[in-house]
Amino acid sequence: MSDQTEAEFLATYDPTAYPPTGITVDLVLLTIIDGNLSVLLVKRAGHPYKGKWAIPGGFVEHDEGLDDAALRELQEETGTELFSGHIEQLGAYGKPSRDPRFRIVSIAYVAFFPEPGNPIAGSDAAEARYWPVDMIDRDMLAFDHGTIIDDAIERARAKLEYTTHATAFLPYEFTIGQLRRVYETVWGVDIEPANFRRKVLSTFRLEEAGGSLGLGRLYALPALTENLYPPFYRETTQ
Amino acid sequence: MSDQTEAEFLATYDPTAYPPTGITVDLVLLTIIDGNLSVLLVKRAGHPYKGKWAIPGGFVEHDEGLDDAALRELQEETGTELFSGHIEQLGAYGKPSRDPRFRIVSIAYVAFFPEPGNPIAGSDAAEARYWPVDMIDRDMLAFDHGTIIDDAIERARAKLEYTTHATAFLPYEFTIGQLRRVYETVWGVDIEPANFRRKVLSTFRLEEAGGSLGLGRLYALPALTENLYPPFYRETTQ
DNA sequence: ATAATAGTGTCTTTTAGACAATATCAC
DNA sequence: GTGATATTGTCTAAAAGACACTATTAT
Repeated sequence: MSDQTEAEFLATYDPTAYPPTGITVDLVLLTIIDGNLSVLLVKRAGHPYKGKWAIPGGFVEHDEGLDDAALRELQEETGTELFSGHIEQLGAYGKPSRDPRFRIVSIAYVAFFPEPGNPIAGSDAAEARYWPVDMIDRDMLAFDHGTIIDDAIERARAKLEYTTHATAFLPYEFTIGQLRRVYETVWGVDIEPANFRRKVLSTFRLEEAGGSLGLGRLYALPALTENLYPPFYRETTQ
Repeated sequence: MSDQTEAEFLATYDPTAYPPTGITVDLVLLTIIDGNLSVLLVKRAGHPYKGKWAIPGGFVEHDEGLDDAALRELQEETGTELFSGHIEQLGAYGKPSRDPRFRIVSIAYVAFFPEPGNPIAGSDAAEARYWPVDMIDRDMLAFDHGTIIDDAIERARAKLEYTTHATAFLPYEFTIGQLRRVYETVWGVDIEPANFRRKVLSTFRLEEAGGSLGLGRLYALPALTENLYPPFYRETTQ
């Protein structure tokens, strides 16, 4: 049995003979609120981990793709019909003991998006709020969500280095100063404005949006306009 | 139902009421053979996709972590007790239609390791061989394995840029020239030997192993020796 | 000895970073 | 006007890249 191929295994596999396994998607929703990188957490109303905070998520429907489930959850949690941000798959978390009730494998996603107008995300009666990541203590979190959040933040920091996804934290039109503050917030560093400006203008291929906000001129990522409409922007595989 | 929280959902969720979902791990085993980046494929003996080639994989045992399942499969496929290479999680693939029989979510892993002595990996009766990635046609592959392989190669190319995992394609001791050829093979470019040497010596923190191979001196990654023993090297989460 | 690769030296180009100076806007 | 931020300019330091040259080894 241990050295048979997948083909042989599948041919003889009886799904109903195995204990059930659940598949969920969990979302690390990252945004910058008042200059703090923040993540949306939902307070658990029931056991297990009653009273602890969890990242939002839910089961994947039986005929639903993983990305589709993540986008559905995203819409439910942020209450936005049109999501103007970036979402990508973070990874699968499947330690057998991660849920005390039965085996659940979670596919985690991480999303970046602009500061939401309403402080509390849509959703329902359960308490939900954005937490600055610096204020989150591992003991307050349910399941392995501390690990998932840590991985998501690390992913975010890495992605800003070699993509233009920092713009996902901002509205479609933004100033170079706003973009610099995104980097400073996520990376926790100070960046020299003059050098940052030159670097961004030479690598991001921004187009001038015409107007200005405060002191700075407004720019936009050309590609972003194409991603305003469902099925949104995806770089992950289903 | 669509706006209840995960907590509420789980509390009322009856696992047996849903159609079964299978969890597999699939492995993209990458190595360099005769100067070609190659991937291990297994010819499928049964339906579906009978006669097509698939990456090796298998079901995750019910009490087994994802990484553990991947390492078990790795050992079965490569036949090595001690794996001297690098393995990391690639991502989850869960399009509902990806397996025609029933819903299977696959957690894909990608591994880099030195050219194996025996051309055909251990395993069993099924035909298995390493294919140069340039010779792989999408039509010869089963399931969505073409997509998974493409993603794995992209991951490999990206990882060489900002990690030392290129050394995973080589034995513990290697020359700078061998390491350069890894980069040239995976990236499909020519690299200037003099500049490459300086770059690697200034960033990899290699230690001289003492001997020489052919023309070049032998070097080794200091950290690698710690990773010779189970549970091997892991950077992925469970 | 010859050919091929390893390794060193040196120069040029590019990029990153520090910092002064000016411009513009909110108040 | 004052203070803060944006923007441009300029200089220095570091990194990347091109390429000549020497050293070593397999044949």
